[in-house]
Amino acid sequence: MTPVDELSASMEDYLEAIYHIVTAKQAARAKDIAKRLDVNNSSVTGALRTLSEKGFINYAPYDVITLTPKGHKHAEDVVRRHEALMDFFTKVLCVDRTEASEAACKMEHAVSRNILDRLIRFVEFIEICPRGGETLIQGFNNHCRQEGNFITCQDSLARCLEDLKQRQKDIEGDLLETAPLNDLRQDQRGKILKIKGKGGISKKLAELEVTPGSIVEVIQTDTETGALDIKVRGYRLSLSTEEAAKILVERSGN
Amino acid sequence: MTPVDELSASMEDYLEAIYHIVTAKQAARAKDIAKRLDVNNSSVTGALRTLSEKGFINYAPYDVITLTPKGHKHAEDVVRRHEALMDFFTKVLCVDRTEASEAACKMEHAVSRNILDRLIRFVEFIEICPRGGETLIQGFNNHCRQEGNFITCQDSLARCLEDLKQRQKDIEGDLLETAPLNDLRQDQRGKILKIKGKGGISKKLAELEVTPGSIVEVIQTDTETGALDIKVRGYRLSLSTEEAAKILVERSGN
DNA sequence: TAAAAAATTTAGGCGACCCAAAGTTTACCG
DNA sequence: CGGTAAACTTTGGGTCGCCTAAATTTTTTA
Repeated sequence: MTPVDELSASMEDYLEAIYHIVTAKQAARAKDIAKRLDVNNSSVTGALRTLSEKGFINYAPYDVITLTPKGHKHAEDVVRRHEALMDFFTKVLCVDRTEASEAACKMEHAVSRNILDRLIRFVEFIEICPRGGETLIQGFNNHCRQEGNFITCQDSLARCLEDLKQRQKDIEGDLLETAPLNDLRQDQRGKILKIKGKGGISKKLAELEVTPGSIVEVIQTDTETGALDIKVRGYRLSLSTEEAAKILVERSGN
Repeated sequence: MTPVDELSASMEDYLEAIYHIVTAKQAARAKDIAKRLDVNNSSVTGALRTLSEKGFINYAPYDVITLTPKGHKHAEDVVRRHEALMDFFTKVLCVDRTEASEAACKMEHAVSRNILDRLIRFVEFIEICPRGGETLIQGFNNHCRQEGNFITCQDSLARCLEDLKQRQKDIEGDLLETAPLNDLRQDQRGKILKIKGKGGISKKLAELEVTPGSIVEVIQTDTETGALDIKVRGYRLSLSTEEAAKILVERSGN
């Protein structure tokens, strides 16, 4: 038997599925899990027993299933690994979502803490770095497609220079000012400069190792309440306007 | 039972081990495989039987083990996946070799053809692209380390511009000329412009989907015979001077 | 060349998965 | 309140990958 706080790849899959179902609805039922993972109901029962024995879920026969705090934390971790791979595959390698998701599912169990962190930061970096961004990815795609009529290094360098100069022009003056996070619109990104206050959101972010320098992306904004869904260091978080106002960012030129 | 020409993750591990042992010595013995994979000798026998039944290895009890053509091809594929991940982790993410190797071992079985291809090309691209290369990786490392005293996007952009201008100066004139592959020294890289001839090496490279535009890296040169070990599209190949002379490349500014 | 040593295979077992089929429990409706 | 459909669990059986211990074959060496 594997140790109490470790999970096999397949148990992590179950936990992940439960996490998603619990997030969408209130509690999970065995049938949902079976359908999601495309396994037999009876396999689910066995998995639930194991997860329950190890303290990841609250489970009693015929009862609904919820995550324990420990289970929730672990599930978040798995999801984070999945999303990090997914982001890398789709945003950097430009692989289509279906294929990316499939590969991410199989690979997510093997990513170490350190590699996960580097990967998340790499995607961040490519998206935010002035020489990265869309044009870098375009260059990459061009590199992939080239069959004979490719461009030489020299030409490529010249193009890059043009691109960067253009960008410098765009930025000069106004685009890259300092702003509170709640000023950012959907899909905009920024680099955290400062997090005001001590408790509340500041503490929460510190726990997730979100510090000045981290890149934040706004996933969604609620036009009524002003609440924000953001993505930072691979985590998805929801912030109120007040919380977001405490986070000072440098807008990314995007 | 899995289909005849598919292998489970663990069988791929065995095949990979056999490939490495056969490459190093002439033929493999069960004991070498057991030691390499840190499994019991008897587990090896079972695996050998399976691999033999599926036609990946030549095997008879008490006899030495060699790869069939099919096995050789599949093994090369696994190794290529492993190396591609390894390269990405070490060269791009700057993860240390031990950790990278461990993760690559676990992930290599889940990489699809397409993602593998994109990944190999991405590492190539990052290394060869004028805005990529060492300074991009440096920038990434800087981004990872930043704890408070990070640089702003504006400064970062300015730095990149400086860097690219400097590079353009370096290149102007002589560094980036056209040369036959055998002119490249160890660790140099180049972009294939043309492959002369029809049969022999030209055909071999075409089979591996190595075309003009592909990036070649010289791994080792034999000073006596002039033979080259190269890496291209994730494959490691050995070429004679004559073969290498048929491949025209544009030197990379490295 | 015969025994000792080493390498290899066989036999049997275990744990982690999975499924199909059969048996329980729950929820809902007339 | 019973009946039934849906949801859930249990049972029994199979695969895969690994292990140990014992038997067998090959190699070494004296």
